[in-house]
Amino acid sequence: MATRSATPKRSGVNDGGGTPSAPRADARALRAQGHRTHAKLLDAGMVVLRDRGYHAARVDDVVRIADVSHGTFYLYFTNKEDLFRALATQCAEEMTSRIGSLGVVDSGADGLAELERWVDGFVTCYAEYGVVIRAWMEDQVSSRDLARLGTRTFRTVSATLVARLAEASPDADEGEVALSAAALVAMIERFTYFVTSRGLDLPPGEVVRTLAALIHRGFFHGSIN
Amino acid sequence: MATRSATPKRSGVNDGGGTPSAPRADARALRAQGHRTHAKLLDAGMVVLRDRGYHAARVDDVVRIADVSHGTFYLYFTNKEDLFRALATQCAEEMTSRIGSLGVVDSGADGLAELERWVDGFVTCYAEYGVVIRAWMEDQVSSRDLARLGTRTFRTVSATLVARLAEASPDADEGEVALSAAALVAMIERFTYFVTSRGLDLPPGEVVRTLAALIHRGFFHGSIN
Amino acid sequence: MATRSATPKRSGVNDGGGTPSAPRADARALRAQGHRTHAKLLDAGMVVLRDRGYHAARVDDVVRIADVSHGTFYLYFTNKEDLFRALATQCAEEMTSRIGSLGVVDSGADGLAELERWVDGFVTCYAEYGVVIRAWMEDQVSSRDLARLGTRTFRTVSATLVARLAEASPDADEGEVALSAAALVAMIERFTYFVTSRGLDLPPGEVVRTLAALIHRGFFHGSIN
Amino acid sequence: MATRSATPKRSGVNDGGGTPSAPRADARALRAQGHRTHAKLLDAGMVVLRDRGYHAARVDDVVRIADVSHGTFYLYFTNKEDLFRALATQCAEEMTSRIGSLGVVDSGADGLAELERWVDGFVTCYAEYGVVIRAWMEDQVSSRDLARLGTRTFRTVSATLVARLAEASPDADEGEVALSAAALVAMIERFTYFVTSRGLDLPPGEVVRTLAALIHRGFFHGSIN
DNA sequence: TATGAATGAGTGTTCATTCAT
DNA sequence: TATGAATGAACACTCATTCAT
Repeated sequence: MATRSATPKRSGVNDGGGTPSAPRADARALRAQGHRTHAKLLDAGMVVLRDRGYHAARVDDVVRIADVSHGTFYLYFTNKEDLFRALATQCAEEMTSRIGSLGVVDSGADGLAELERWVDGFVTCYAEYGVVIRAWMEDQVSSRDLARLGTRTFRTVSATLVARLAEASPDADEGEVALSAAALVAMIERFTYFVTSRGLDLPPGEVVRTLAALIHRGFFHGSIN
Repeated sequence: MATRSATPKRSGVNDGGGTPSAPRADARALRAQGHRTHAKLLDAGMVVLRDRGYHAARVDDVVRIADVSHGTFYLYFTNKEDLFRALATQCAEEMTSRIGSLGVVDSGADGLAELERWVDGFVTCYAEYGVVIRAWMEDQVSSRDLARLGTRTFRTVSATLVARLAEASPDADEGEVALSAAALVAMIERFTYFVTSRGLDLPPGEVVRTLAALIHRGFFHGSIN
Repeated sequence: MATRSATPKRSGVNDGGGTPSAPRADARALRAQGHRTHAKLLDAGMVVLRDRGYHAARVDDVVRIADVSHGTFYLYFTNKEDLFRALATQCAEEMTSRIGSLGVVDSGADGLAELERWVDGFVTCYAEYGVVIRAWMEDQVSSRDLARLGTRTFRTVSATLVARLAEASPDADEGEVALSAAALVAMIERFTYFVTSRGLDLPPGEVVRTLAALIHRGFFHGSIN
Repeated sequence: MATRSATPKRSGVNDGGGTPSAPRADARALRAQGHRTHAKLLDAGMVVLRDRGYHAARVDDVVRIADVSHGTFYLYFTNKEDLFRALATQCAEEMTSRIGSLGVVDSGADGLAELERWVDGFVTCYAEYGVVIRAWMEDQVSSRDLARLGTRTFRTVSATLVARLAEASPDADEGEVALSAAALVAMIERFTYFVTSRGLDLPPGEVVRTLAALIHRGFFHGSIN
């Protein structure tokens, strides 16, 4: 797959802590070569994460796949976790841009279509960043700030739903709507996970349609067949 | 919490590796003292699993909490995994007995009540065995047979739903019902997880009522307000 | 096989060292029951030694086969090694009695016959105590006195050969004869080992005849066919 | 002793167990430093093997003697056994090259001289690789392929003898010759062992002369004095 | 900018031996 | 006389991280 976001922005979240810890891997002016290596490591990290999962991911694997030495890895990332942070940041950006907004969802065909667009965005993100998303949902991340990044991202996604759910069920109070949104996100994520990563094979298009229909009917009073 | 099922049934799955020398942790006739230690280890295992998660669980922690020596651990379990298998078996039994059946769910108050009973069973199991259930759902288990135990358990639970969903939506074809059931299970599990193990404070009774209502309305044409 | 020498004589070799070390497992007046247990342990020890070899022999295996508890083992033997010492003592006795003497070996049929008798004695001992003999020959024994017992036993066996070899080659000096005897013992032991414990299938009677003929011809100027 | 064969050829036999993650000790391009360490480990392995024997050899000892860390060991060998495999391979090569061939052995002085050359080769190998050879002869090796390597090596050595023994005793049938060869190898190995590793001290040159004379007379109708 | 080499704390598991009952 | 239970030192192996070149 393509190499995206090869800019080493050094996740920015944690750097505020006391001593300016590591002198290396810091925001450095990278030349073409450096950019290439950085990108290779990010991509390799993605591959390893996908293949081995968050906990079983080894720096060894990453550098082998990226075809660089161990030393080089620590030239670009202070930590194993730092690599994951970078990946997570990519993921958060993509999710926000793809499913950070949701148009009005009425009970008719238009509402269903809008829902399908949104669900499709989610499923697409999942295909790429499934492991990261899961690490968030399953609270596997070890560091505080990585967890916070996840929480924030999901709150953003939830918020788009809350607004629409409130419109669809004007009688429901705020708490009820929030819980519905949570349940909805939960359902979408797990369902996509089952279909994507486990045996439940179902053509990708079908996944989106099925999920959207389910949500439309169950949460938006949808009445399409 | 109480000590349950202190009988060391030693799941019988013989590892089959190398010379079978002396099977330490094999089915032994235990006396009172032995039962106590076995139970202490199971309980400690549960605690460690809860605190550290499946992957980060260390035998070290287990024996420290159970207040026994390292050697003692391997007197009762052949493996770290063997302990988890025992825990998982307990979980599977409890789930099957508690939510292995679901009465007819009509669209009225009776249906909602039955649903609440069922959801309550799930939430109760989750309070006790959440980590195990999550390990299954998140496919964290490393061994074949542990994974199979999970699959089987969840199929049992799903099956109870499929039957009722089919009754509630006679027009839906088999595949649609299966997918709905999957989505339903996914939603219940994740929702309970969020509420139980993450910040989403909600009184336990409320969780059950909320979930049941959501399901009743969304999946069983429920019409209670 | 039968239980031999069930009398717990506590190998006698090491007891002379300083403090009367272990208060248990000492020469005790055993009743019938005790004798039985002691014998069971000896037999089990033999079995384990045969099956697992000297180094891989585990107390665990011994007590399991003898069907007694760990504690009981240490009631009869101070050590794992102590059990081996007892076994080795048995072996030394049997070897001394069976092949502690060798008649005149002339170059004719009578010489060959006498040689066959002697070799048969060795092979018989080997069938029973092979592991012990090998442990001696291969210097696997960890303790000083166990090694000494082996050395002494083999010196006894060697001595019977030296006398006869000297008669057969009157011209050879003392050193030459000693070396020949050593080479002879070496050959017999290894050859028997190969045939007995490794793939070299050969009917037991044939082993004896072959070895005797080889020795007769090579070391005693034998001229039978 | 000198450092030989520092090239890490990593015997190629893939263990095949579990996920192949990152094969640490795999064929890596070594630089001078790496070669040095690899050689240090091989040498240390030899020392430990000699001092402690095959079973009692500890990785701990090896790294202490080689003066490297534990981790470093596993950078060069996948296993404790892998180190032994490397040593055994060295041994097999040396034996094959030194005693893989034996010229015609007549009953005169020339035959004796050729025999002495051959025996000297064996004794030399033994001085260096005694422990490995013994591990083979005594069947102490745990792994299948290590054992096979030993069998093959000894078959090669045996074969050189079989050919000559057949010439020397044209009347003997095939089976007899094979058994004689086996007995011969057995004798040579054990004799050398006794002399080399146990108390029987005898000047090295004398060992060779004695053994060769013994064999010449006993197996090749030798008639020198 | 990159690399091969080295490290060492940490982790699961084994096993001879002791002890209270 | 016997037992079930417990112990803890010992050992093989892993892996994130550092460093000299």
